[in-house]
Amino acid sequence: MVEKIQFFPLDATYKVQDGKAVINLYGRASDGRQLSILDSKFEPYFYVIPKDGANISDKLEKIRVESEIEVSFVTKAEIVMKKFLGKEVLAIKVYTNLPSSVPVIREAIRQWESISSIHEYDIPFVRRYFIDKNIVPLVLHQATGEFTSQKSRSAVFRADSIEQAGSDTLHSPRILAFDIETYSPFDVAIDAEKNPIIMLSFYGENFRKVFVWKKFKTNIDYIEFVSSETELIEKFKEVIDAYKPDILTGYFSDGFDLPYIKTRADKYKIKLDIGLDYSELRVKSGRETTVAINGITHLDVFKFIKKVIGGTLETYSYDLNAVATELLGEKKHDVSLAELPDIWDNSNEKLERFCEYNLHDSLLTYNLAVKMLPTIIEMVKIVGIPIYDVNRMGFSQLVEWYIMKQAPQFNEIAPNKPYYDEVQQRRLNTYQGAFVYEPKPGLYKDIVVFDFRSLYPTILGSHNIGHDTIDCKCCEDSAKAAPDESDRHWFCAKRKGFIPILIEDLITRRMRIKEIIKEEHDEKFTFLDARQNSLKLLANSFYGYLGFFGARWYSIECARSVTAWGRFYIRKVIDRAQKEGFFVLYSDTDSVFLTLDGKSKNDAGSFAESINLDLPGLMELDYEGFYPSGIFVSAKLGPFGAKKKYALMSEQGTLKIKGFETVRRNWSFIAKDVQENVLGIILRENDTMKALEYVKNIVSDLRNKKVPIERVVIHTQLQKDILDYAAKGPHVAVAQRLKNKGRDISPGTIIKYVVTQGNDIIRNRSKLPEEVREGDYDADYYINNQVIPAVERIFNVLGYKKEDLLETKEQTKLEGFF
DNA sequence: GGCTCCCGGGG
DNA sequence: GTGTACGGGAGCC
Repeated sequence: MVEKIQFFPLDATYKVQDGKAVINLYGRASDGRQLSILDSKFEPYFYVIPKDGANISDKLEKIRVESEIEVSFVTKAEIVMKKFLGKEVLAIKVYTNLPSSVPVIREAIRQWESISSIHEYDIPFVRRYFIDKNIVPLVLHQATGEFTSQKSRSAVFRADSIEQAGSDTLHSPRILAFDIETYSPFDVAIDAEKNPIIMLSFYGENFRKVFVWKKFKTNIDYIEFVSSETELIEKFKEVIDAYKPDILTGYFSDGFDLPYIKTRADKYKIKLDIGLDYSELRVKSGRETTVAINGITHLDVFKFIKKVIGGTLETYSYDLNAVATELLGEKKHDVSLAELPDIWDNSNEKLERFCEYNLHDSLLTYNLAVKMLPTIIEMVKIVGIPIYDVNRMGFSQLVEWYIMKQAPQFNEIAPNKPYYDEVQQRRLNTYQGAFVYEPKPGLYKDIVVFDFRSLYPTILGSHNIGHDTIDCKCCEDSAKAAPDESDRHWFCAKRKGFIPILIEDLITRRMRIKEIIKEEHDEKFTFLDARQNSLKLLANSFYGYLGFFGARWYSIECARSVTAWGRFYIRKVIDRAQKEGFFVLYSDTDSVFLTLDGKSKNDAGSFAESINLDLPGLMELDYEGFYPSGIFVSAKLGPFGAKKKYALMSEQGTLKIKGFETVRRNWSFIAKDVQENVLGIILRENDTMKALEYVKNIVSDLRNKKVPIERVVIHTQLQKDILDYAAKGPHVAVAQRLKNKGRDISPGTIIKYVVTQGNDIIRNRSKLPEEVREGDYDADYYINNQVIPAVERIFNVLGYKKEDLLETKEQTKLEGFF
């Protein structure tokens, strides 16, 4: 019976049936069921551009390659008019019997004299399907066809046609988060072959569970005892089968949890056939391991956060604790995992806390997935490929697939990926980057900051920079307009290029959304905000993509022109500001820091307005903010200011700190604290003497041993095996002693140490915090190597030297300072 | 100062 | 799966 069903596609696979590829689209039906939709009406193909329009279709149609496993042949060769980098070309669209035939046929015809080039032979079949059929994952679609019986965990529907059905989006997919704990001694590398999984937790909507295979007394209802590790793995399968998630999520589950589970399952010969089609979970190891399940989207939140939003986070580390703290305001439970193996062996009664810890990690992962979802969904909708892929792509890939998705609508054939030699060649191409106006170190008042809104994207659009517009015959006259004398290129003034159209579309879509957000601040805000942010992230990545050696649409000339125009505009702003009597303090790439120098904030406003009158297209100089005070610090001890080392205070009194190494873990707490407090006193209270006194007090506290040991602990990670260190720093020496005591120390271990008093060299005086009694730290070391370096440059700017910081109230001359 | 190596995350 | 990886800091000469 032919019927229509509506569903939200999540992902797809294909399989070969009766010598033909059948797409299996997985999705959630609008009535809530999980669905598999079969579509056998899509054929694999690629493009050939013949030399001088030679008609080789007949010859192509005869190609047939036989191997032991399968036969590859061309089913059809159509002549089509396409464009390649803007130029009209005659091309042949070559259809093959199977997706896997494409590379085979391509190889067979590669050397043909009559062929100029071959294209789009390396597009994964499923992705080709999403692009060509214009299916946007997560958006409501309608399929016409009929249900069929087939072995599957979901209903199966054979479709004759599929089309989009409005703009409804699957905003609340069913998410299931999970996490495992393993028996892993902390001082050796994690070994899945050797050590079992001992706990497994799940967290979902109205669902929480921890499985553990040792018993103990507990009142916690979500803990369930199982008899063995094999039963625990069976539970893993059962829970997923029963919960029916759209998304299974973990934290670093691509690299850890799922491969680990797979290794253990293999050991016991348990089939992890959790795919909706009963296929097994697929672990693909390579440079980066990935794990996929047919019909269930595996989301590794860690990977998404690191690749896509990491740049916007404060945190330096992407471990679950740091990320959850920043994004959710919640930490991991504080248990000592290093003790778990011993507790597992000897003290069952202490396992309850670890089960709670295990569940909490799943909870954090779940909440992170929910928090990331709007951004992920919008990225998926913009780029047009499934969550699974978006999750694993970096920016250049996202840009590339966005262009790939748009290309057919412009009738463009995609350029090929560069071969090894070409990549090597491209890597050598460097070019001049942004303009930086170095600040003179100092304390400044009344700072106004302007920046160009999306500088590089707007330059790309406004100057029509692209492969199909560069050095066009029709606009040779405008060559003199190029801002860079050494590298003069011009761009067509008559017709808009492919890349500029795409980028202006992204920019204007974003502007429209921002307008809507301004007007109606409703429940849609989260999604609209995520969408404008995704559009921004994507637009900002185009310039980098053009200069990226692996790009299909690579153009070093275009990338160079973008930075050249960038330098041109920022210099123009600087010149005009100086002419109008502002003091230019600092400028980098797209921003300018001025001081009012007697002028008013209004003057600054009208300055920006006048600049904007002269800017082309979508370019715009924005007022970023006003800061009553700010300090610019020298990065090196010399006459030059640091590029990006400054702190600003807003009118509300909050500090904006850039470039100070406050967050590095190899600084002690005391040093980090002192730095922050000094900046605060100077900028908020404008009281240098108070800051000076504050530092002197800390110095004297250190001398008088009033500082608790925990505040002088230094953390350093061991990067390699102890024996491999040529230069034995303090952390290496401490690690060596730990090893001598019988602890197996391996690379990656974080060594905590305190430098204690004595006359020996530093590494011999570095001890574990627990070995050090209160007051036994080396005050001079912490004063001279931690606290003073953290604030020295700040005080240099204010005209004080190191010596001034060290003078205490009691003593004006210092003994033993060298 | 450049070039190479290795790590990240997870337990 | 019609594929393939990155970027930054530390260490080394």
